Amino acid sequence: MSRQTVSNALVHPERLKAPTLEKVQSVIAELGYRPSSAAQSLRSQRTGAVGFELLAIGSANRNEIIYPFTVALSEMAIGHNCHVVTFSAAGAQSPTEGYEDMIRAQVVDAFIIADTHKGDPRPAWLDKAGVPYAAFGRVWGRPDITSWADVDGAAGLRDATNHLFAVGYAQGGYLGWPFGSSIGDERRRGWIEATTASGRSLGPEAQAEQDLDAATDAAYDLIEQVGRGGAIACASDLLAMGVERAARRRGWVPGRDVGMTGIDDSSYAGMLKLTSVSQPVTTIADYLLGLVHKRLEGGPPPESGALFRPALVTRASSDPNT
Amino acid sequence: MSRQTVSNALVHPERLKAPTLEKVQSVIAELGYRPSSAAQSLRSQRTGAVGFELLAIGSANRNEIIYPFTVALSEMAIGHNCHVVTFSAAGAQSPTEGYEDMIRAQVVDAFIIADTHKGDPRPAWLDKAGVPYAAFGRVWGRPDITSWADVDGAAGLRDATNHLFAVGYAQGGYLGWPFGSSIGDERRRGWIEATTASGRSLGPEAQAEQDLDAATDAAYDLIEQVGRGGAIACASDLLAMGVERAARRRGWVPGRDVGMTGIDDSSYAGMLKLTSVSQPVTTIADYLLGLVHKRLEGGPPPESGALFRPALVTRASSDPNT
DNA sequence: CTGAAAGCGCTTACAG
DNA sequence: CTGAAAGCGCTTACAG
Repeated sequence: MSRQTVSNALVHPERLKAPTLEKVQSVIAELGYRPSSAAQSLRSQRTGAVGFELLAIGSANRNEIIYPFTVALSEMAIGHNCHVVTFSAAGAQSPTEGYEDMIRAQVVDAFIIADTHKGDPRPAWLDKAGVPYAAFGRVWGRPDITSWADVDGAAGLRDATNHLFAVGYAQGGYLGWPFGSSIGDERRRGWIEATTASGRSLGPEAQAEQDLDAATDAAYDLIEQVGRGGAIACASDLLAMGVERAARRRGWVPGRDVGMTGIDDSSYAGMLKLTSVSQPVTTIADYLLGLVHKRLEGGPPPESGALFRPALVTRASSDPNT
Repeated sequence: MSRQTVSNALVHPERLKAPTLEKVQSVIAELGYRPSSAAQSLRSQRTGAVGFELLAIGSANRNEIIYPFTVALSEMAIGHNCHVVTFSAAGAQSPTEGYEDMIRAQVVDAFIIADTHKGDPRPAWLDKAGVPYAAFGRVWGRPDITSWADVDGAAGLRDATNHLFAVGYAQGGYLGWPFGSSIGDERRRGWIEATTASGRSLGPEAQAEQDLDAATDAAYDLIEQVGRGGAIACASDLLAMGVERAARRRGWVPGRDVGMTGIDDSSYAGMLKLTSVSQPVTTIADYLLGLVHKRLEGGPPPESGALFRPALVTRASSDPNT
């Protein structure tokens, strides 16, 4: 069996006749042969690795999403014939230092970036360096960049609000963040759309920062306004936790006396039996890896960014019969 | 400047005279040259990568630790001249399938493993395959394996208990898990040791499963036993959260009327202002990477496993003046 | 289908 | 210090 034939069996199986191919494949399976990735990398000038920066700092809220996303990337990598290299440039001079290092040492071919924000220097640096990348989260302030995927927060709130009406709550209020945050405003829009589409008038609403005491205080008054038998859709799990605490403080049973929903399906949402909306991290990871793969093959960028619909996870906090 | 000299400058700088070395280094810095890791891997038969399996499933409790640990590994990798490849063998036939794949494709030289448990097939498989590894967490049931590091839970509870006494709580009770869990028993031992060493008698204690309602119910009676001005050291943040809820249910202010401490410094500990004990993930990641590095160099395994002391993070829940 | 060759970029041993 | 060579394990182009 020539070296050429084995290589063809792996790379261009269509060049071999069926019986030869099968013979080669069975021997490969028997010996457990796998081509050396180092040699393949050297030959192809591709590493087959995608870099993903993990930041040490970060709000609890953010980490609740980034960890599942990291797992999702690692899971989906196999299907894209690549693996994920995580890195963290603690104490770096510039936000792109870690990226420069990875590229120069040719450890990765491309990056998935997260936590994009206004004025983020990474997209521009990566573009200039000619390194493919795709972002988890919109690339704010750069409408020309379309290689991103994000969660459809409006759809999440629509689903949560519709669910609250469907299980029989009389009125649906809203606890959100102060106006002006893009993500917060989008989620609130979902609540408005679902309420309006159901033919109801908007319930009472309030705003609180992403802080438990502030949320609890705001919710204490708000749940009195919706009254027993009403429900509150929230812009985050933390705000929903505030509603839960406010209910307890009034002696109301969450779910039975007042319903509530959060967003992100964080660890404490499960602990508190809060209905929430689970971010479609696996779908997003798969999509983003597909994007960088296409860019590596020289394909064009997508027409536009992609929004993915999260999935409702119902728990006792939105069950009037609790 | 010969290829040989440049290579020597990087690998054996002591072979060059100072002026030559400096000249080479300045040119390297100017061009931003970094040796291709693919070529180095092929040559050395080492990839310079350490694999780390991320599991999709897992309790919220566990994920609160594994994510910071993953970040710590990525941060510490630079110092060990390696990088971290995360993988996840979702839908694998056996728990070692992902490991086999990574080794056969020669993507990594070694592994860091977490979530070791009794009957875990991974250590035996890795030993048989001759692949170096080190574990975050004791390798239960295999006292012969010493390549592990873990958190000293007894020290954590000692520190928490001593702190509660130091800030002036009259009595220190304990809320733990049902007896028989190794980690739980170790943490309880820390509470007993600190209490005894302070010359006090043990305060009241209770047990609850790692479930919020169970913890809240158990804590409701327990805090009445310690009384106002007392405090409860807990085996986990979730149990401490139960104490916090029980205090609120009684109309007591956490910190002022009853103190409480948790373990792990999870996201919700910060949200609820719970004093907790932060796992030394960075120290552990650094130690474990050092271990696998030594094994790769052919060094002997350590004499014994290593326990690292966690760090107390004080917040309002253990402040009588709140 | 086989077989011999070339080259990806390193590191090392060796002769000068 | 230089320079020429070898080899790590692949993939590909090419002659047979």
